[in-house]
Amino acid sequence: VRTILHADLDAFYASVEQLDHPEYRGKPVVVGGSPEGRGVVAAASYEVRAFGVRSAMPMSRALRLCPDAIRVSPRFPRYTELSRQIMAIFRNLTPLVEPLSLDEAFLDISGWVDDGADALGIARELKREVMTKTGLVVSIGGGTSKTVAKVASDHGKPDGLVIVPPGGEQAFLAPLPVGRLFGIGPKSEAVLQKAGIRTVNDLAKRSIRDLERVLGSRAEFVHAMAIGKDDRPVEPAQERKSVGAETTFANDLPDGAEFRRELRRIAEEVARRLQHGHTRARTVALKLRYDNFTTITRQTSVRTPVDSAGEVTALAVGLLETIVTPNDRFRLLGIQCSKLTDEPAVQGALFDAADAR
DNA sequence: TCTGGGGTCCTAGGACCC
DNA sequence: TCTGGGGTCCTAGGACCC
Repeated sequence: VRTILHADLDAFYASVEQLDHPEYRGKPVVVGGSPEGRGVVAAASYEVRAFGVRSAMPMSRALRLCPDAIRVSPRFPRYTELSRQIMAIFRNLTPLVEPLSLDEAFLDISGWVDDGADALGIARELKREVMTKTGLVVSIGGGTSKTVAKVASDHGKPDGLVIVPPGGEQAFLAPLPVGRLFGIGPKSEAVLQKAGIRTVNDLAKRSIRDLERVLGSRAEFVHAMAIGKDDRPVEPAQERKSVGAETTFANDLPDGAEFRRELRRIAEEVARRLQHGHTRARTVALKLRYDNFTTITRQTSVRTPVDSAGEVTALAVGLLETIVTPNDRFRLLGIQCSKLTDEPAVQGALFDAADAR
């Protein structure tokens, strides 16, 4: 039987701001873009959550709920730096660390537990070390699978520490609403509700055949999760499959000089990151969101992978010109590169690059 | 109330090949 | 004149996660 921990920093970006700015401590802090720039909340301190402010909420609404909130623009380089420190603490315990984002990771500590260590003691020590070395609070959940560990860390927040003993999985999960399971979002929750399924226990009681009508091919996996079965391994090395950048404009923009400058800027950003990762892309996608919020993507693939701003811009402009009409106004513009490869560009590159221009 | 930005994975339809 | 089936690749859209 495995022992997996899920570690999750509490209100990460907001906590970092309170750490670096002592005057923000104990105060309502929201991290995110400005309301004028149509920003949303990326992180909310516990003080501001008391006002009903939540992640992903429009900043304009957050500031209406809590007019005294301190709004801070995100500082991703700083969050990345602290994330590296925290992941290093985890890796010092075991190489089996799978980061899910800057502030979250799974750790497989089965080896330590087999040798007689107890999960609770290890988790306490990790929490203490993260606090001592970074000043940040991490919540930890533990159990025999990723599902149980993740739900457990969420369960104890803030400053949580919940270890579910082997055999206790189903009892722990049963009373929870289905939306707490990984992969069950608002849409799935709504269709499950319609089928009379509200809790994880309701899920566990249904047959897979039954669930297939509602969840399609995901039924088997979701049912297994609900009864505490989940043998997905902790996988330390995850390779990136796409690189993209996008911008929402403060004001809707028609295609024109300013729009093309933004397109070039986004292409430069994507190209910079491709080059930094020593990778090239065979597919380039253009993403557009109209003023009415409908979103479309158009993609194209080339034989010879690209990694320069010029090539990416040319491909994106080619896509843009097949769809844009003079009356269109856009709120968002983005570029995604996929089909990544580390093949160097050779020979035929000359053709594709010439075609693109 | 007016909706970010970084990603992953899945599905469905069509082109194309044998 | 009408027309199979399997496989692969590509594109577009959407659900979901933090």
